[in-house]
Amino acid sequence: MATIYQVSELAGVSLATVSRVMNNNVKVSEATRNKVLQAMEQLGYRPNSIAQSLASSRSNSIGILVSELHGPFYGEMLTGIEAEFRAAGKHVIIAAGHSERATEEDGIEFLLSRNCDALILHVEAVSDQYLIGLSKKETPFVLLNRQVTALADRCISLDNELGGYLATRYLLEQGHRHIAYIAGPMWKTDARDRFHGHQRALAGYQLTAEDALFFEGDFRETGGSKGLQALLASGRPFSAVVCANDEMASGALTAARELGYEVPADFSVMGFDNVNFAYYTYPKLSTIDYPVSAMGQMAARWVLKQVYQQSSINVQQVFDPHLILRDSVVEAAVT
Amino acid sequence: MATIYQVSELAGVSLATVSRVMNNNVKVSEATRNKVLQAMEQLGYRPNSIAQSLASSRSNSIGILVSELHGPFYGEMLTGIEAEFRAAGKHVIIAAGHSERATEEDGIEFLLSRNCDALILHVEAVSDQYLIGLSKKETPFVLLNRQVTALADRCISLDNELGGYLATRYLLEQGHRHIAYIAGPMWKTDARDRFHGHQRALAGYQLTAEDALFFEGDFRETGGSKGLQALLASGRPFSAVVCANDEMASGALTAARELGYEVPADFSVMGFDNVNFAYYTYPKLSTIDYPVSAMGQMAARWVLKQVYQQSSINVQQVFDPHLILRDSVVEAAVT
DNA sequence: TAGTATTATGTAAGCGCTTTCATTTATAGC
DNA sequence: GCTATAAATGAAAGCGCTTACATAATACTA
Repeated sequence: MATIYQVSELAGVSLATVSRVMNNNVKVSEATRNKVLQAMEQLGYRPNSIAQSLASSRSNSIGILVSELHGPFYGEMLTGIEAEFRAAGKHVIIAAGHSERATEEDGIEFLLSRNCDALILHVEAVSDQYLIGLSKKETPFVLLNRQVTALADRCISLDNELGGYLATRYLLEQGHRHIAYIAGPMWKTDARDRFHGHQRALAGYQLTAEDALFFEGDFRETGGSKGLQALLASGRPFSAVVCANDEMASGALTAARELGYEVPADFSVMGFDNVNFAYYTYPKLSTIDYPVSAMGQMAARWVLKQVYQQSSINVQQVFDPHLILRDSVVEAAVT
Repeated sequence: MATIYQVSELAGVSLATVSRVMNNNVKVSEATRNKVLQAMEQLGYRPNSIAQSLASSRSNSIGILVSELHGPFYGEMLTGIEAEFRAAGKHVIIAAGHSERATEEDGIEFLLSRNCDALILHVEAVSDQYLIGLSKKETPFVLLNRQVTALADRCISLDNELGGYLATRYLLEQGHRHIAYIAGPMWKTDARDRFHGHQRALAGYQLTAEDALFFEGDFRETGGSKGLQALLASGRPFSAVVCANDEMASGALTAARELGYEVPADFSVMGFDNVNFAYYTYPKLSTIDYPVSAMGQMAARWVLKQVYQQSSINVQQVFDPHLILRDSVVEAAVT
């Protein structure tokens, strides 16, 4: 591989000049610039990004930590992030945290040791305290899908409360009055927020959530099926069930069918997230759209703006969810 | 951030010694090693991987090019790859090729310019010729899900023909004799191979594929629904349809329902890939498992073995698909 | 046209490591 | 105790760039 030195020799200029035409930040006369460009061309020169990084102490790489690399959710997120950075000539280094504290911290260490210019973190298990500590160090980071008050300016998140509200309000508008709820693990902020939205919507109709119609699931399919069984077993009638995510909604759908119920004839089911397979379920899931790809993109922009000084970029930090109407929710039967 | 120099000072040894204890490749006496370790600890020293790379001309990073970052397929693949490399202290740089020639070549250029030690490529649009040319350059690469005869030792792939065979043979064993086929784009090798397997299975029963029962789809959901409509419109009776991937199978399922048919009562549907959502369709899709995560892992191992000299590692280059039986296929009704 | 302000280019010192080669220190043999 | 050999450590030259600073070339002013 040709080095900058050989280019400079062939072009008959100094190293520094070659560097300057590459980086395009200092004026170089047209004539020399052309000589250099031609020499580069001729040698098939490609700058060594490692050397560039070392000399400039900027690695042009951004570390991404997500819980998983598979699954419908993170893929979308990564897509948004990669596209944005690729266009900017930055590259992403990816690690998975598996929602476990130790693995997440490890992953962050790993990325840090890779000299990332910035980090985009989708972490669930790590404590707020840890993140605040991390914010004292020199590597900037932005948090996706997490709200830490002390770090508000680095958070990009969805208004989960609003999502929960929208889901339930729609059900109420459709005439449902007995609405069951299958929640996510309540230690997770998003699970709690979604449920709070649900409560607020109910309150708007002078209703309150009933204990018998509440089930705390695990955000996974089995949580949804178990939840539905429990709800049914409670004996409390309901005409709709809102699930705190699509996985659980899908589980509920399957369980319903297996127990001889028909959705939406016997009761409606509402999901949350609008993951790719929500479209493939039967009936197709009505749900709340989580603009995860756009949010990933925005996280990337945050980095471009804050770390790479692209000041013209606008960053939106809070995103609004919205309703996706498909087939799993219908009007309540008149009583 | 502390540098190796400060560590050496604090420990009262030379740079070289510190480097040696870090890399653990040259003998250092217990006593000095401990002094160094302690100094590192005390300074919170973390080696600068960029500097290491520059000095050793190994970046410890592997470039991954996949078609998409989202979607059920690539996520699994990346999971397998990342896990393996992370454990080995290597990191992955990811780019998306979007199944377009220019973007794929671009992505490869991009990764190359990032000084990757090796590349793992899942490319579809780039020509064999291009890849052969690439193999002449110094950066080694391995191909996932693609067979190039001249590059056989760098290919990790699924026996698609066998998968196609297994799918149809099972249907035949279940008594089906009129089997429709919705193929992928026939310019793609995997689509062709799967179809050839289908033909071989038929041949085993003295049957041949009928033109009227063949439809060339696009590997996407709509291809499946269009395909099913076309098949139905042909008037040729069939009791089963095999789809060259799960997306199309899902489209077929939806179309069937919308046209008033019931799967599997009216006809069986077989998918291919066993993507995550195959489990969420209704009825749950019988399909052919594509061990994509394992194959990703194996690609990573190939790199570890060939590039990082971990000679004890075993690499499997061809993977076998196998049947996943769920609800969308049943025995043929007796005639 | 000399003198000064600009602009273009060159020089060289790092960036934080690895690694070769030279040197010092320990170990063994007699 | 002295030399021969092996083991541990140090000195220093890069790796391929960027960038502050110095210098040379050019443009502008009066």
